[in-house]
Amino acid sequence: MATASSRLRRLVADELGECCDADVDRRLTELERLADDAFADDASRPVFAVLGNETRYRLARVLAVADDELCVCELEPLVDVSESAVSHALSDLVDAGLVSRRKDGNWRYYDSTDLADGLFAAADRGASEESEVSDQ
Amino acid sequence: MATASSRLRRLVADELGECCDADVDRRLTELERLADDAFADDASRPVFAVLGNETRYRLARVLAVADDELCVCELEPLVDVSESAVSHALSDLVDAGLVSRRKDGNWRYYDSTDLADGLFAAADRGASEESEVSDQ
DNA sequence: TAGTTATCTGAATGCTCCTTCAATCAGTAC
DNA sequence: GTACTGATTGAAGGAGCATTCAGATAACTA
Repeated sequence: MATASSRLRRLVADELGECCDADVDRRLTELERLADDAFADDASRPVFAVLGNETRYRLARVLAVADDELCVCELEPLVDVSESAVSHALSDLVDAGLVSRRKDGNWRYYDSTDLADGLFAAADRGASEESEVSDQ
Repeated sequence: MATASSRLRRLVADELGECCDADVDRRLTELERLADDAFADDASRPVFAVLGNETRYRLARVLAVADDELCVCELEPLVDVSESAVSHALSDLVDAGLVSRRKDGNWRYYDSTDLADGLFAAADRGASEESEVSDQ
């Protein structure tokens, strides 16, 4: 079997025509720096994971579309899971910074944050661009 | 136990001071329209789910940070999973429209799409705003 | 042709995590 | 105080998914 490093050496040789150890080392250094930059903040991955679940995604979407904040009892009929599941989902959304919570007596009001709005906008923008391409 | 509708009725009564059936019906109609708008395109949820996995997230991040396309053998050493897992992950990213694939002989080059770039930008923007708030 | 290379695909297992049930927590009304 | 309310929390079972191994594929080389 070919090791990862031997494969990288052949790749560099292919791209440069020929290659010496220094060329391979340089490429390796570039890749390490790249990884450092990319993994500098692993903090945003949980945000994506939270929105990957259908219940949480739907709740976040509704809150993003709504003009104002919504109560739990208004959100519950919009998703087909138990009251407890809704509460769990909303807590996860709050923890991820995608939703804000406000208490008023026995009622809890939730609203979407700028982070959620921005992510949905980016996702929708990407989706529309994709359909434009496929329409051509 | 309280039904969802009875709770909604009490909420409307609380907010309006008093309430009749028409008020509750109106609120219900608003909520249904809201749900229709929010769930119009469920297409972007898989995108978030794909980025929720650490291996796929890292690969997508590296490709987004890199100036140009990268080969599989360059990506493999950056994540701590098998060669097969990298291939699976890259396929999932391509299917989700987050990454593009180009064949050149035996080499496959991957690059991030505008969709991925936009999502990461939105996530990073949200994260920086959050830190600003907490810094105050 | 046969052999190698880089990468992909499919099946299976192990693990994560989503949902539910039950109990509990804060508020409110009496 | 007790009896309600809306909502949350914790534990547990089950469904789904990520990884791995094994084998396959397409392209290059001798």
